[in-house]
Amino acid sequence: MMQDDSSLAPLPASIGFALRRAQAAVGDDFAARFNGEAIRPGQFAALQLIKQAPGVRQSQVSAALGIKRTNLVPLLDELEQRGLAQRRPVPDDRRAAALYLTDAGHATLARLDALAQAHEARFAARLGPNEHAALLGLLARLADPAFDTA
Amino acid sequence: MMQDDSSLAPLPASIGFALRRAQAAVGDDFAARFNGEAIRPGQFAALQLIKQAPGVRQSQVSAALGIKRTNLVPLLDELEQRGLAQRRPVPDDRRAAALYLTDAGHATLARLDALAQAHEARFAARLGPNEHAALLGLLARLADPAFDTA
DNA sequence: TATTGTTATACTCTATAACTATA
DNA sequence: TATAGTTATAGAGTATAACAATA
Repeated sequence: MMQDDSSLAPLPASIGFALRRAQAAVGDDFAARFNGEAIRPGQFAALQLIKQAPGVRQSQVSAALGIKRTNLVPLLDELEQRGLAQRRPVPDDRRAAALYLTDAGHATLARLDALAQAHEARFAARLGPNEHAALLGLLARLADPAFDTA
Repeated sequence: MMQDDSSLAPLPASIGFALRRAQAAVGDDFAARFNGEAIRPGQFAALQLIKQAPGVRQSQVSAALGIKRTNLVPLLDELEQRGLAQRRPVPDDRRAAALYLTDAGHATLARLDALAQAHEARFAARLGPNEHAALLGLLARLADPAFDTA
């Protein structure tokens, strides 16, 4: 038997909790649309970044994505094993690896970009264009490193 | 030597990525303020919920927090072991467990609520009261289950 | 038959420390 | 000395399957 579920007033206005619930909804939609592609959000973002800046170094990608460079290693290993991206040596700095998409990577990313666009459009439509833009602006201000987190 | 870091234009406007970065910033501030309390966000939210609805069932709490009831079990085990919350039998339904705060739980939560208030105020101040409220409204609309995620 | 709480388990994401080879 | 990439490892958070007790 179904219990009355109206219960339980929401938690006191909390940015953290509101972000969590929103991200769950957005993440669920992402997963539903990318179902069958076997690409996770971090991998998709890495592919986008590499396409946009061919030859980018791993440390730049990890900084841009907000993940530790140590955790980027297996992510790239998988993209490389699947033939979507490549690591190439950098003549100027033999410690570094420069990242490039393969032809297959470009083709795959084109397909994924279409999925992502539909995903984004779903929520843009839900909010309307003005509020969609406003939301992105507000979220960027939350993440603005101009304020120290200490 | 520090590399020019201005590089790498941001990813194409993406709600998912913007949420991720915002949540990282907010989560970092939460962690900094709750440092030494050894309370994670989920535990804190559970304590708030139990205080607000004494006698609430585990399944209600897990639904309200958006976590599986299976994952609530160890979370509550820890709160109970630390003497902050209690599971009590429900006369009407001998399968269920009703949740209550202990006196220590109330005292601890009062202290934590003050920390959380300062945490929330930090970001409210960063946005201003109108935009803070607007953000909470927009995030709630993203999470609104009135739209199916399929 | 369905629900409540539980156990066991696995997968992903994240974090730290330590290593190598270069700079 | 510091940096780029790497390895190993540990900790959270989350997911599914299956079970006992009860409804």
